[in-house]
Amino acid sequence: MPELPEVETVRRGLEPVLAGHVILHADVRRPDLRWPFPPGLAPRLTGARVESLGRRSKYLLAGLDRGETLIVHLGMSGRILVSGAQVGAFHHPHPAPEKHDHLVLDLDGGARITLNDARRFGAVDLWPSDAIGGHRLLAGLGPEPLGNGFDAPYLAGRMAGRLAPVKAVLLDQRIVAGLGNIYVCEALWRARVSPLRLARDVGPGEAEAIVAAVRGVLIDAIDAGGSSLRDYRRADGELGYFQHAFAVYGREGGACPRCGTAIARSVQSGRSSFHCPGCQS
DNA sequence: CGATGCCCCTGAGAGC
DNA sequence: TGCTCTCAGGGGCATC
Repeated sequence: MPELPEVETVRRGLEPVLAGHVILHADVRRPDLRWPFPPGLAPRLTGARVESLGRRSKYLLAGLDRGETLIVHLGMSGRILVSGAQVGAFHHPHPAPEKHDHLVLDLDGGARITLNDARRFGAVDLWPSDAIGGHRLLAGLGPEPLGNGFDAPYLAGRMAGRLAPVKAVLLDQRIVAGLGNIYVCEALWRARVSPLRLARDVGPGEAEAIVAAVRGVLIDAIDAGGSSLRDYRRADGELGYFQHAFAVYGREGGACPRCGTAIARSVQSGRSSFHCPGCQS
């Protein structure tokens, strides 16, 4: 599943295909993903013009001319593919429908957008654009990690007194919105802080290092087109390549690129953590 | 309130 | 080949 860099990469690939175009036909192939689709999804999309394509945390937000915004979350296995349009140097013909294609939008000009999500942890909703921040899935989100609201004093304040490991705090979308398992592991490695450390024991200098590392790793990953593991692909079907730059994620037993110590794997709140016991403390 | 587990679901890969 | 088991970019919700 896509974390912030993957969602941002999808957004950038999709924006020129969607923005300014009219949805001629919406094929809603099942009634729900994680939650039921909003009532009348197909008719509410049909004939609408997409005015903008934005992103908040891991949510894609397509602003429609009817005053509603289409909200899409990709969950763990969601993919969005474009066909029938010129994407970069390539022309993608419409492929045969695949298993787990749940929502298919045909646009004026011939492009087709297909949402595929095998595990169905994703979400689709429609909500009034002028109240988008009040949507139940968006209302509690913390600041964007690449925005001005995420800085060292803020993070230090949110970590103060907290008994949870620093990794759990960074994964908490109410504290900072858009990080997931990969980029938290990678950022903590860059900051030389162990994911096992309790948040209340992280000092101000380390908070500064974590903020810088989070920003740096997200920017590097976006520059690389995200990370392609398993399901994820860019909107144009190409693979991102940041996975080749992982220092620790998925590298248990491998040599730390900084000090050579073997990378360790642990389990925190049911998910794998990777860190270097040699240079992260 | 804060912390922790469970659960939703399918598919890929490993081991036998 | 086929079974069983583990694991996977998320996150809401119940429970202590």
